[in-house]
Amino acid sequence: MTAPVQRHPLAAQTADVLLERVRSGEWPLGHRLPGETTLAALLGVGRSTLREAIRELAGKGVLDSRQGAGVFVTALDVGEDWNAILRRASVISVLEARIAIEAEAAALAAERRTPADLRAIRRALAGRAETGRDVEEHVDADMAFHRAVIVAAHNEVLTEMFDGFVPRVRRAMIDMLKIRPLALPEADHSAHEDLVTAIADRDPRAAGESSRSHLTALKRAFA
Amino acid sequence: MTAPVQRHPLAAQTADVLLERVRSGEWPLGHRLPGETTLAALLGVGRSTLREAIRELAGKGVLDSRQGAGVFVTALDVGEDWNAILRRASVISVLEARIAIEAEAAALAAERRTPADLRAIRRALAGRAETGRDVEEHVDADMAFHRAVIVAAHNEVLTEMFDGFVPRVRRAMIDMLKIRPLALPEADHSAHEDLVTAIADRDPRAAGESSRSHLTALKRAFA
DNA sequence: AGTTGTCGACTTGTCTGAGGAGTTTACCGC
DNA sequence: GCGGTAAACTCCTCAGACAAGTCGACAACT
Repeated sequence: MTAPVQRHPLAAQTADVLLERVRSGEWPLGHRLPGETTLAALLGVGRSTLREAIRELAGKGVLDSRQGAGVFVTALDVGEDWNAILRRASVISVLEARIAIEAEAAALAAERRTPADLRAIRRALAGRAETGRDVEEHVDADMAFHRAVIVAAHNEVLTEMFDGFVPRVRRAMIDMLKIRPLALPEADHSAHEDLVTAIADRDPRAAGESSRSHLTALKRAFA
Repeated sequence: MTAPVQRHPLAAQTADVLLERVRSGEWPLGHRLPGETTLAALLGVGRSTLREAIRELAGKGVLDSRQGAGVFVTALDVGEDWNAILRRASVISVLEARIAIEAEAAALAAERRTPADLRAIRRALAGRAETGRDVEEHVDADMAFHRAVIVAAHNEVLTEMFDGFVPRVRRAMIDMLKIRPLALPEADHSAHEDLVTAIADRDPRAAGESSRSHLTALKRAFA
């Protein structure tokens, strides 16, 4: 399975080879790679091609080239490309991850919410209710509401994760709603109100369950 | 301010300009950029320089070039450094996020586990029980067990998230256990056995609760 | 001896020009 | 209108040349 077809351009293949060698420890962290002309001849590619491969890895933070000095290893592995993972993952997978963090965040929000958090959540809920038939506008307002809940959990990691999901989920929800609009907008709205009530009442269990059941219903719409 | 002591090479400057334009919405998500020759002339740089800039952004996941078709925008912003976020986040925050995804994953694993998954989980549990007094060894075996559970959920996003947590949590757990060893190793082990039993019985609720209560106890040890 | 200045070898940076390979589009015959 | 072909367009790769920067060796000076 090492040869998924030579669909990859030569420069990309070269970048893969280079990354593999870096990862294998052939050139230790901070060490200098052979010169471009040498390395190009060694790999059997042109210098421009090799340079593009180096650039690609430089963009990923693995290599760093300094004019006159050489190319140096700055990391032994590529920092995972979060966007790429989400892009190729199924919507269902992303939604499941969203359920996980959002249910937990809702419970934490019920414990930690400040009066200011609560005001922000209620404002977002009102904004959600005001949206009209425009699908994009509605989805954006919905996302803003859910984000307000997560912010109230006062956990930076959960917030960052949610922000990472937004672009992917937003696109999918817009496409889905354009094809199949909500059957019961009122029920959808009251589910959100229940969540706000649980958070206002400082009831972590109810908040978590409310969030979970709501999102699970959403997940079913995609299945 | 950020007046870089080191002058950026032209290709890096070009990459910055391109990223700025993408961010400003000049070329929307999924849209095609002007051709290389056009764009190079427009920016006042040579083609190879522009190509290296494109490669750099391609490495960051912002652009994607397809031979014969053109260069396309695949993300409006560069994926934030996940590791950096985790590094500055508190251990408690990371643990809460871990609880979120792991409880969800445990429930999903109870539904989706294959016989092979179950065998792998049991093998990891046995390996966990065999470890001796060496703290690092024990933590690594523990992580391997928890990862086996998450893999059984068959959700790539959840797995990747857990892998992102591992370095941070591993370090913290090792430091903690060296200062304050587990009071009741037997209770800890039986909690893990309960989780395996729930997954084997295909009981999502029990699996989720077992995972949650176990990790919540761990979280309290850090508070 | 220690310091400084200069030179030269080597490195990456940039540009140009030429084809090759793949994709898209427009045109033509039907 | 429809299908197939060809042209135009795109990125891909290579080769060569020169500029610009870095570093070490070595001579000159203090």
